Amino acid sequence: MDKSALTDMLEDIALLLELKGENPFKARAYVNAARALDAYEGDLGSLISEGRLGELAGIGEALQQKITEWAKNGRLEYYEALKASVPEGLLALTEIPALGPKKIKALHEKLRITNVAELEAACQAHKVRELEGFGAKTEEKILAGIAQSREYSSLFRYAEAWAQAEEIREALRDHEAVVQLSVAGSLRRGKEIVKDLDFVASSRQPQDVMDYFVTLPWVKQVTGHGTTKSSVVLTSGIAADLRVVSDGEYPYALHHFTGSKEHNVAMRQRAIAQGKKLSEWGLFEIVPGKKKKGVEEEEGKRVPCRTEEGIFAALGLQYIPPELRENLGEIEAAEKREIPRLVEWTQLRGTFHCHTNWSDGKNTLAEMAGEARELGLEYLGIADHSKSSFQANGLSEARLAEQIEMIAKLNSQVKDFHVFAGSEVDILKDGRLDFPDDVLAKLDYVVASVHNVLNQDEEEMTKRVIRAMENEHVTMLGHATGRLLLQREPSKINLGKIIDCAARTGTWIELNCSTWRMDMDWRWWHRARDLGVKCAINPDAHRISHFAMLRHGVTMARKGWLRREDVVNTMTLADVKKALK
DNA sequence: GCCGTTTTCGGCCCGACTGTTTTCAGTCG
Repeated sequence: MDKSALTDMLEDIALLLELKGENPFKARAYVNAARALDAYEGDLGSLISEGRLGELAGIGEALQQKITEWAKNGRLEYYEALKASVPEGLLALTEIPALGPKKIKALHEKLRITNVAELEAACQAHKVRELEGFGAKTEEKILAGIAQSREYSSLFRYAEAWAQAEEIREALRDHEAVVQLSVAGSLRRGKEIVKDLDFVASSRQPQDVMDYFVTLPWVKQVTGHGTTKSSVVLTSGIAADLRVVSDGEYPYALHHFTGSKEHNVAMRQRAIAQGKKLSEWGLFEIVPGKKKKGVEEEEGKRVPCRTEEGIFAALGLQYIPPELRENLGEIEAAEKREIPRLVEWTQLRGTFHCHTNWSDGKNTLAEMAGEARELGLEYLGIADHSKSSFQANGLSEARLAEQIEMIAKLNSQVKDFHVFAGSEVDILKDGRLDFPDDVLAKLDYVVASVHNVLNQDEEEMTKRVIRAMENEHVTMLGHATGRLLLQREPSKINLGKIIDCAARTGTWIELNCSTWRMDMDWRWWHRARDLGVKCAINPDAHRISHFAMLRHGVTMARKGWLRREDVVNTMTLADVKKALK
């Protein structure tokens, strides 16, 4: 039973109905059903076969019948007919900002537009601005949206790339001819966005490994298939490269293909300055007398390094973790032996900023706490939305009070785990908070976040957030820029000033490690750290599976040069209690 | 299409913003 295939289909149906101009509430019913199925954690297969689907709120007779048909036949006639009645390319238009079902319908009916290419041409010919309800601005916005989605289409968010890389890595590891193996490239460096997956392996039978790689079940297309390098495109659309080298060459190849390019250039310059030459094939002593013209014959004996550590050591450097290899000061620091001991994900003892079904989360308070405890955490902060976040079912003062009470009750029942009662309070347009101070005072902690009016100018937004951070009840700032990776650009905000404010007021800054956010960006953390600003790694979990993101959050924190002592989640329960007093 | 009911019909989350209009529809979160 592929639940996500089912919910995807239901969501598609909703979109198609909207595009056809059907009753929007009918469309919403399909979305609601998809949500209900998504949230259901039991065995869906038996629920369907036993005819008990209707027990789920949001699924009535008609949907029960349709889902049952889909489960039985692997397809739904209603869906197929609906799809056939709408041009195939039309659905993709919903991805473009400023275009909703109504506008798409108009474009289709008035200009006979059926896909992105036709829409782009119509905008360029200024035909769109002439339609009623459209104008020059809309036309420009559509063109910009098309350009952006084109740019984004070959990029992937870290967590998604990581999950796929793990599958491939495990499959490759199982091959008997593979000796050493690692993910390399920007994924290994922990970049929040990656373009492709790189693997480096060592083997005595490279061809066998190559042949195996190009026939893995996730491979959609083979774009290169040689003895030492093969390239494929996976079914998800992401490209993957595998390099196979000898065991002796492995550390050099791993270092080279991990990059970054800038880091490698700096490393090679350093090698040259020391009379050596570094490449993907090895680190070599340059033998001056042996030079022949025109050909690279100056290299002499390879400096034997069994690991990456060995390569750094041979160049007089401390080991540089992959996350830091961006040529942003890591080589200088390694020379002075000042590479910090970076935080590790096993050092996390708890987290803050998680949601429950009291607002827009999928799991109950008890389920969230149970899962966190199961994962070995000692404490969990609950921070559901505040009342202004209508769309997220934000809590009123009264419901918040009720939740605080419920958390206290839960804590009284459990000994070796603690739940902190918090709130993700909206920062209103002018920087005021969504709850008055006396309400905030009753909470263990407060995450203050911007959720609406994201498009203020930099000065206004910066002032707004600083005003919120200056409130003594605000413990930390949530997702500082509001960016959604590959979907929404960050708000204009002066992070330098925000960091200064955090240092001044003792406000923590969140590293929101939701797949989509990774916000505040790793590029700012080194500076924040040096000013003594503390980091809270928060999954912004809306369901129990989201706790898995904590690990990736730590990768981003490492990329921001953060140590254990910079990350508040590494504190013991007792210390957190003290810090939140 | 679902749900609840003053039970077979009427409401379904709601407010802000944008770009279009000149009072509001569509989009978004």
